Amino acid sequence: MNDHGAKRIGVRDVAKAAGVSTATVSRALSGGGKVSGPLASRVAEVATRLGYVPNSAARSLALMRSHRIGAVIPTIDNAIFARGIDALQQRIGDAGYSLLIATSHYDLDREWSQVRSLVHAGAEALMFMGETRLPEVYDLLANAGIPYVNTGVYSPGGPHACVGFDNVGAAERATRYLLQLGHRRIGMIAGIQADNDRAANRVIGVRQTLGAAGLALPDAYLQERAYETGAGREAFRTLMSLPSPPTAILCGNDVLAIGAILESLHLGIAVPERVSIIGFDDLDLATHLKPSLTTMRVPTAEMGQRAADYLLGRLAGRRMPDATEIQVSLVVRDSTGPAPQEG
Amino acid sequence: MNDHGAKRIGVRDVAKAAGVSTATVSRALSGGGKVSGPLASRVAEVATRLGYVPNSAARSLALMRSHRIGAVIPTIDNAIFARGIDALQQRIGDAGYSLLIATSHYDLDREWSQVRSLVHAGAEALMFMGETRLPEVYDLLANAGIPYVNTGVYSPGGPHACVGFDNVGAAERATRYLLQLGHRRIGMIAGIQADNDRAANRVIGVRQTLGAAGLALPDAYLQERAYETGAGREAFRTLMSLPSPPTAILCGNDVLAIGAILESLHLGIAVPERVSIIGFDDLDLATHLKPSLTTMRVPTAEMGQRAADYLLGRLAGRRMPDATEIQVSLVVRDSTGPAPQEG
DNA sequence: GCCACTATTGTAACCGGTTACATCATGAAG
DNA sequence: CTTCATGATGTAACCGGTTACAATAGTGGC
Repeated sequence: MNDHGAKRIGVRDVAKAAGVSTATVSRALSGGGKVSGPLASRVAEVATRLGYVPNSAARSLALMRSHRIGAVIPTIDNAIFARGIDALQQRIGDAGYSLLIATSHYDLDREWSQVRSLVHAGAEALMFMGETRLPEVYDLLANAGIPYVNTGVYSPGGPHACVGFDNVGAAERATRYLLQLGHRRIGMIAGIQADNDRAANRVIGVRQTLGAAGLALPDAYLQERAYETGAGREAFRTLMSLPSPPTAILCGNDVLAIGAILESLHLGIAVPERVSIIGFDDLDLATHLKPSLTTMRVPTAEMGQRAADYLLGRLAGRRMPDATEIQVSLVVRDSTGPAPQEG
Repeated sequence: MNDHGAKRIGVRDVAKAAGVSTATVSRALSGGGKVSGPLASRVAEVATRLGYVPNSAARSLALMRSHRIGAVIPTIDNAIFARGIDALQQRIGDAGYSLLIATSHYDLDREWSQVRSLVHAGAEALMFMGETRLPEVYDLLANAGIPYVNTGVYSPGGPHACVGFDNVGAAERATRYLLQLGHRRIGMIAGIQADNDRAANRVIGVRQTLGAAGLALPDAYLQERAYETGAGREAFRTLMSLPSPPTAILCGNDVLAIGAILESLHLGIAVPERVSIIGFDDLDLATHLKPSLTTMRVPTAEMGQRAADYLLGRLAGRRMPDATEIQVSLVVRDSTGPAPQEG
């Protein structure tokens, strides 16, 4: 049955059928306890009998609340984003909000247009990944008074609310670990840095740490690749076929690291005996690989929850801390080991 | 700036500032060409200068259209669902619809409550995964006249619209392939069948094919596990430690198959020499594993697009085919081979 | 010059819940 | 018995775009 056929029934219909006023119907169904018990249940009964579904647009208009929160992520088709969104969705869902999703596919212009769509669609608050975006986006949100939070980054004192961690510092920690293991020729397979602050900051972290140790990250040692297992494989092959290949490779994310590990199997290169591999994110798969993957664990689900809490708090009119730090930790598994002796 | 401070500006404000009526503003901005060129652009200019963002609730109420489509999936945190949603989102986004997402976590009651939420939130159409759900769900949608489509299943002539493929038939094909390779002891690592028609139908397909070949699927050969790589590993270990282990294992999905392959590496069991493994879905990772995974390819992105097309068509008032079949194909890679000779 | 017709813009009703305010009933206190 | 407080319910204005209908101006034909 289409809308064309049956006329949708509204409060007025329910009111008439129950012999009460629209105000009573509204009050009875919103359950504020302003209606006497028996009447309230009679109204509720009539409403369900008629199959009454309140019109959300009218409700939103009258309340001046849409109860919708938007999320803009590069792509849903990626474990690490998906897990955070999943957590966010559950949290806001429990609070009576629904989730609007949009994807930018790592394109700032597309992101800008998606943000406009979400705002036009009535999103009351927004969640983002990272913090690099067109100034128009931030301007619009500021003008419209829409709370938002950047996740996966931690910039206390910055102009934007954030829930995440210091990507530079985390990459530094991972690099230091490799240095401690005695590695001196350290390569990196990074995500695409353009328009991606997280990928770029991880490169900076590696570079800084190597620099402080008197080492460098030569151009050939830095392979920048798209977020795909196949790209990780290809980058690993490239690095290992250099005249003087690295003895350790730090990957900007686990998808690339998984690609590197799998390619090591295909090439028959022993990990970690000949080369150590370290990832970033700690995807589920990291534990299960052989060798299992040493990686920087990012508690994505917690990040999604905290982001949700921040936005819900702001929407409830509460003052919220503008920067929330999420603890990342290095999970040492089997893909890293001491640097091989020069032979 | 919060809503509390600044009063949001509306058509009336823009109208006043531009010295025209609200009707003209509305017409100028919706671009129906009903307003003279110069006036239209002046209004548009004033609107942007004031930072006017139309109130979506008022718009929806007046138009009686929310331009929102909902999707209910088991979990976002899963490559195979995510890819379909990604495609759906893009398609409906291009058509001016936004996407509301809800997750059921494989719980029918939770699904039912999520559906109610989506309908209350104004979803004009819904996309589902599979077709097993509480009758209340279908009743509500029928009463409310909300179009919906089940994906991942193909039931022509059934009561529900669907975009997908025949899971029984696909599992049969995969099983026949193993039989052709000479396997007679064939085990299965299935997804949880309860409330999951796809998982259950794949088991049926395997069982039927084995039955037709005069073989059986003993209880011990059927391992039912949650959708997790670790569960796949554990199931593989269980199967291979049977007194008479299978020479081929068909997995209900690639996540389980990947677990099986990885566990074979850990146990040092040669694949496919000692045991063949076959998956279902063709995740990105399937190509990259060593050995690469033979699997049934499901074009999830296409499924999402077709589902979007169906819903958009229905919303546009068009009559749409109630069942769309998506072609699945067996992709033979390195994880399957001839049955080992009995020794 | 006048009429018919079209193009453009304005006025105000409408979409459907919500809620401020008014009304009325009940009961307790004086 | 009156008065006031409390609680329950009804009336109708309101939220902010949209659009039917009205009004007005402009154009071409006779």
